[in-house]
Amino acid sequence: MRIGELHQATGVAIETIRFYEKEGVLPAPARTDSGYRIYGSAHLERLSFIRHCRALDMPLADIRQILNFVAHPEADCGDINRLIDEQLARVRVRLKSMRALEKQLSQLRVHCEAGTTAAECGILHGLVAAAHGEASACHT
Amino acid sequence: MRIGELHQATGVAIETIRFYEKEGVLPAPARTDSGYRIYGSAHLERLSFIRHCRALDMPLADIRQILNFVAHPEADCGDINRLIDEQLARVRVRLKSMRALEKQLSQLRVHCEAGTTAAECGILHGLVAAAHGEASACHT
DNA sequence: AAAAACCCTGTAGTCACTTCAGGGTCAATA
DNA sequence: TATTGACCCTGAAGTGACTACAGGGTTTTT
Repeated sequence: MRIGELHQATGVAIETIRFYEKEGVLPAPARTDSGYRIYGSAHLERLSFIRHCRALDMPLADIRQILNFVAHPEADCGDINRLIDEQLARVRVRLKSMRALEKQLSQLRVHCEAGTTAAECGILHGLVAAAHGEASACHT
Repeated sequence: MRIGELHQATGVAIETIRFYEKEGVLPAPARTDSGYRIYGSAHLERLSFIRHCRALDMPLADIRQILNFVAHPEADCGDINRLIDEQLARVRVRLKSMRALEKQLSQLRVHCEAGTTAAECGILHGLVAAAHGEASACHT
């Protein structure tokens, strides 16, 4: 399978596939005489794995570490444990602030259903007020 | 107020304050004879505003645009409206995927309470299995 | 007077890509 | 057969929003 087909099969951009190879998370595949990369099903699986981890927002460094564990099955599981815990903690923090964020934004949004010019825009007033509790137009 | 005091007052790192000036979102302040930046209350307000927008995860480019609206209050409010809507849409998408993510991670976590070596680690098995499931039904 | 704390500029590094410049290769068509 | 167009290659640079560092000068405190 050539790189374009791997892209079709996974939805991962061609440049990203090459980037993963350069970064050492996807093994370098065989090449044709003309230098085209030729991938097998193992590459497809590995790439799916990487993308799944990335979808969990894991840094590539962590993914590299996990792949090391996969390659050395005698290693202690506790380190993977710790990695996942850290990731989970990160996600929960971001989830919390993102919920607050959505609330604020939708509140702002309500302020500007009928506004016409920026001077009377409820969103602007809302933003400025939230920033400092005062609604005054400043200059660049 | 010198840059260190502005940092104390806002919690924004000194390098970040200088960075905002370079990026044109925070106006260049006056200088002492020796070249130290001297800020006034308008700068503090503006910086708070920027940080509030950044807390809403707005790109600096959008913030620059909003600041333009603030400087030109006769402009149409619809554009700000659109900016906020876009931001809200972005946040909602990320919020949704992040909720799914938290669920997956905590499920993975359960698998590895008693595991000892990577070979029998439930987390690894879970990750690999999840990647398999996505290999066919992929979307980035 | 000297140490400590503060400030300056400019550059480079981070992360996970994305884009670009400048090519070479391959299958199908005119 | 020539050539178009789709595909592929490398290496370098750009993105966003900072963060860190090197190598200085200034102000405050002891």
